[in-house]
Amino acid sequence: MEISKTYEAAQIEKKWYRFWEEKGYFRPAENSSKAPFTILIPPPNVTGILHMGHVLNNTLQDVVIRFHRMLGEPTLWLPGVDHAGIATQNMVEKELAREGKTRHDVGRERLLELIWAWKQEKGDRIIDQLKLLGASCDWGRQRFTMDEMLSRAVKEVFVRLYDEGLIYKGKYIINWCPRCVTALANDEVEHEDESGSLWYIRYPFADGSGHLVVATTRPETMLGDTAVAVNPRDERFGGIIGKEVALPLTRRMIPVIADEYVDLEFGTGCVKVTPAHDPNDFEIGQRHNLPQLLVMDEHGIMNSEAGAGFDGMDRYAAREKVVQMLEEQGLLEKIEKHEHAVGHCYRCHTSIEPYLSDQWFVKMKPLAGPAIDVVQKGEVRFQPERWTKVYMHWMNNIRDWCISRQIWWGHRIPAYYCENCSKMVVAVEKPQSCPDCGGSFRQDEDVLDTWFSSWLWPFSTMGWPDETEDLKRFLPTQVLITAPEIIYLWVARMIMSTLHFKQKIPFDTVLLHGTVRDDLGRKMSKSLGNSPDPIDIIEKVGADALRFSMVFGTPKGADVTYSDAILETGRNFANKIWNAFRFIMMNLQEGETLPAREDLKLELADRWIYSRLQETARDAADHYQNLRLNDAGQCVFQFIWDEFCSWYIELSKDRLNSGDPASRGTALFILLDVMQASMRLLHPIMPFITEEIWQNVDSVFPQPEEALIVAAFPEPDESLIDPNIADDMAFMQESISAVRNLRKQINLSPGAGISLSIRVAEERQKELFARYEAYFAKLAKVESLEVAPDLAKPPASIAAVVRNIEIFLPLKGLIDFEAERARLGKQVDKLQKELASVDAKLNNQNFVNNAKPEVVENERQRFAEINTKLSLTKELLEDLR
RNA sequence: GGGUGAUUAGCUCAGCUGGUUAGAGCGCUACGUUCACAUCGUAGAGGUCACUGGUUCGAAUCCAGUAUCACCCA
Repeated sequence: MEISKTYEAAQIEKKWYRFWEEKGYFRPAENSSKAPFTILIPPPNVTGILHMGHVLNNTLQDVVIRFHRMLGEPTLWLPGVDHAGIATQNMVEKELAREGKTRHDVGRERLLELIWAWKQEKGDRIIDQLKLLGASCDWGRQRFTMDEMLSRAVKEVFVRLYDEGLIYKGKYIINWCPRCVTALANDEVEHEDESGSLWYIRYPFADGSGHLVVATTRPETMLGDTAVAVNPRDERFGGIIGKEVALPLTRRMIPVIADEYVDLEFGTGCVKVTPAHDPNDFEIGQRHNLPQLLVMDEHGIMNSEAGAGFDGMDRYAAREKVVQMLEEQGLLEKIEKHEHAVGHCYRCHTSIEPYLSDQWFVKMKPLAGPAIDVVQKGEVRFQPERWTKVYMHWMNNIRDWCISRQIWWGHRIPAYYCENCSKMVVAVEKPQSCPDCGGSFRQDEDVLDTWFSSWLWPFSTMGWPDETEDLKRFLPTQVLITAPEIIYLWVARMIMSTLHFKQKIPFDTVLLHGTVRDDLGRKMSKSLGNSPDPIDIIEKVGADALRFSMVFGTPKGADVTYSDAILETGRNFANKIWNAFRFIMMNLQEGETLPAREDLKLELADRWIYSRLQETARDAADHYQNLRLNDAGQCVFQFIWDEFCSWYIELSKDRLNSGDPASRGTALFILLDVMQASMRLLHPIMPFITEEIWQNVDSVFPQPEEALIVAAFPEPDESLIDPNIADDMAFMQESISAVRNLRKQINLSPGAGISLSIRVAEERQKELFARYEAYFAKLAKVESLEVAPDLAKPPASIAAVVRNIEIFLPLKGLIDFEAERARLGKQVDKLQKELASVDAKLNNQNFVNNAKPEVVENERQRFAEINTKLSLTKELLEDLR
């Protein structure tokens, strides 16, 4: 059998993905007695292309889903994409802009046609990329938020909430992006600290009795001021409340009012109030019944209310002009540098404008209550647990959700207005005619926030409002795996909607993972250009290597620092596994029959590797189950590399070449068996290479299943876990390492054979060494081994102490006494320190009385062991003096 | 301003309910192309667990404070 010397991922990965998909393994198994296991994908944007964040997120999901599939549970990983309202519309508008057109030139109908065409042609690219990563989603159930099925759910939900009084329309100050010309939800605004200025402006009193000074970061909004506020507790300003000031640059008189909101410490203690352009001022305005004066339009351009001199001017130009005019009129007292947070549109990064407009809202308080309960009761759990606090904090301070967006791509709000009498009707279908006047209806122009469709994901994807089989079978789902940034945007809202409409939790566990950062610790972003293309990586090293590297370096809930260097871990591991496999297959003869399991002649190494395999299977299952995927990866990695490859395979070599067919057969059987079992353990993380190897092993060492992806995850057989075997083997390993160390002391060439004398302390040890002399021959090039309890130290030799035995390496030439003394001296120092610390504990009555008995017993044993080792080492050192 | 978290080897990070000889990967040093693998092997160096107090027989681990950094929210 020809097997290439290095692992080539590309072809192998394509082959197996196609195989899995064609065989339908991604679909949940139908005839299982076990409860289903379901994961909802956090739907990526239809415009999205795979980035490292997706790689992390989807790798984790795939690992979990594959593990559960191997447990024999019917697994469903439900995939889909969302329509990403603003982002998608922007893509197409950009294309239009290249032809010098705007969406208004082509009209609503045509724009939607263009977007659908774009979606058919270029959308969903990320789905193909997820397949390259190995994602085992049930693609037959792939959903899109704008699909008929999901759109129906959106409309239904809107109408129901409206009927329940939980959706309302109102004037409100909202975050507005003047470039996208739409409202943004609070969480679509990104706050960034900017260094700006604080302008101190004089507002003269109307009665000519001087002026007061207000401080503002946005002087242009003064044109919309309708009051000045001070804190009623502020003794400085007691006399001026109720007076009027003449608003500069305008002819308006505005009152000085008292409001608790005003911060005594900040600025001058006097605040200009602009209810139509600042959220806090909006609230002050409500309390004091102030007029709301809009001085800007939806593009951030000043309007006629701002005054003739400003009409038609951009907000920033207006700011300069306001400042300049104030200065000319001597009304500008001073300018200070000021650091403050400025909101930006999360799509286009334009500074957002607080803006007063008609919007639709969801009343959140009534929905939040039950969603708080289920988390408090532990029905829904966040992992890591600390995110529970974050969730609770938000839920307890929840605000109404602005769900209307002034764009065209999305679910159009199912509210209809009579053209004749303006009557409004909210309904799933457009009413034929107005029940009041018989007039015809036109639909609300706005569409819904994309999250208004995503928050229904747990049931809209399963066919709600119909009572479908899928809903009965898969809701509630089990684990949701996502990033903490969208706890509010998405996770919390899904909990609320699912409880409200299905009276069920959407999932019981939420695993929040970290962010992928570059090696300088920066978030990966397009603008920094520090985000590699995962597809390039997959082409270079394979999806398995990428997946393993990500999982290996990512503890539960932590950020991942990615650099190309981490890929080597996965790539090298894949290569290591590949070569272990290659070694086994090369040693297998054409048509060779293997012994039956019950005829195996097991020796120490065999029992040991089986014992370790059971422990590894147990630990790995535990880690996968607890979503500690890095630990799962770590423990399988360690087993395969450090135990199976470094020890078991090495020790098998002589047996494979020996004339003893029983020994050879046993070794071969176990090599194949451990190999196939290891592939099962690793499959969730590295699905491709493991399937390839497992299938190959299967052809000579038949397995009950037809494919690894649906093969059983190994059940640990506790009867094979034997601490005595482990201890004997560890003893051999320690001894072999000690010999290797001795060899290194005198720079023996690796090929040179040696003879060795070992002074043992127990008869049992003598047997052990005699029986497994071959291990020393193979792994330490020991050509002759003399073992006895009362063995005399060979005259010219260097020595090592392992546990309670002494190992002597006789030298042909002269010993470097100096070096040997230094080495042993260092040993003695180290042992003495250790012994002293244990001794101190044992002499401490408090310790002996208070510590758990097994801890004390353990210390006693350690004392004995260290003491023995120390005195033996001391003797050796004495000998050299 | 409010909240949450981080600080352990040169680098990136583990260390879950307090008792370990404090670990891993990469990097580093020495030697090595022995017939699975140099994407490798063997041996090794490297840490006052940010700082200061406290609780405890015992603290990297629990508590408080300080410093630095990060993220989220206003």
